[in-house]
Amino acid sequence: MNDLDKKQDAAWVRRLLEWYDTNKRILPWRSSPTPYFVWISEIMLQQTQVDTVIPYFERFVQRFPTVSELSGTDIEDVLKVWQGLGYYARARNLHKAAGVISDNHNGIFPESAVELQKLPGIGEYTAGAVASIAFGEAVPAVDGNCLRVFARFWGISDVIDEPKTKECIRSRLAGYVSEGNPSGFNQGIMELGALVCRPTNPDCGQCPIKSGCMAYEKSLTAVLPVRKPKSSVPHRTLFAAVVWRDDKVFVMRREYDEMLGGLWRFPNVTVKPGDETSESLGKIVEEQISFRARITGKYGQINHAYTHFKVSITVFRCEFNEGTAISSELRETLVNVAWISLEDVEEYPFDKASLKIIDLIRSVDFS
DNA sequence: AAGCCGGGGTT
DNA sequence: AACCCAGGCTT
Repeated sequence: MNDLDKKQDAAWVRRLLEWYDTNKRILPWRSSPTPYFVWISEIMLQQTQVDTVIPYFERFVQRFPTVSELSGTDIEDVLKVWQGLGYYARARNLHKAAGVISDNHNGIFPESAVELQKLPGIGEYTAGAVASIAFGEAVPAVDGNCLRVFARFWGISDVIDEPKTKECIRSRLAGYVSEGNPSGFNQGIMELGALVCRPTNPDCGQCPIKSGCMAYEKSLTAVLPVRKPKSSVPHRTLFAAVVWRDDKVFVMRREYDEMLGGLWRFPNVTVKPGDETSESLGKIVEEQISFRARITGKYGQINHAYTHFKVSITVFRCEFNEGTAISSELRETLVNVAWISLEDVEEYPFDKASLKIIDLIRSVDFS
């Protein structure tokens, strides 16, 4: 059976397309699926749920309506709009890719999945999504939803995280992508995964393709897909210093090649278990801020969970020692440090943990 | 192939 | 608290 016969035979594809046409949600990037809108939305939707993305998308395209306006913007302004959305490499790659499109493609989007995947931040999934939704190319777009839907539909019990399993599903799916409506095909699968074929408690009664679904027929929706067990996340203890000089606090910007690159933070130090004394805070003064300060109090503690570890941060109040010179090494990195008042916080992109510290400062100083 | 990268919603 | 999410990049 060749691909054409397969597509004609696949009644589930027709039912999926009909279901999507009737049940799709109204979303900001669907009203006008221009390459730029589709691209921005697909990057934001990586590992991030629709409801979280909507307000960020609205703000982003209002602030940066076109590729050229995005490429002509300072990365720090892009990060500021991205603040709180997470996975900040996405914002840095978005900005980088906008530069590539402006400089190497005359400002015109590459139109094929193969060309799109050459841009920074665009992998196999996103290339397929943009190519199919914005340009009508009949290629699959295999994301987490899609893997779950077809592990169930085809009764695949191989571990879903394995690249081999993903490639098996992707190539098999390539034989079914609707030539007439690849956009509806891919979005229909993802919408089905989000609304009906959910991770837990799938609503099989409403599923347009339950007929022919292996998991539904054999009552395996609770077992499929099979996932690789995840390793536990370690816990770290940190001390942070909020150093005041008159009515301003000292902050520093992370390098772009480190975690949370480009985002601002307070000086901090990792504390080894059993060494949780305020002496550790002295190391911050010596090694990071390169000027003298003295501890004048303790604000309290905040907790934060990252992807691969958790932190507890004890926050100390400090005061700049007047009369001590700012060292030469600090002066050299002056673009990466600043004294700011709490009112100016809005102008700097901070990570979530730092924002929690700022909330803590405000609540303590207020009382 | 495995590890790294945020944050929020759901159960 | 564990699991999941419209993944991609680095090693």
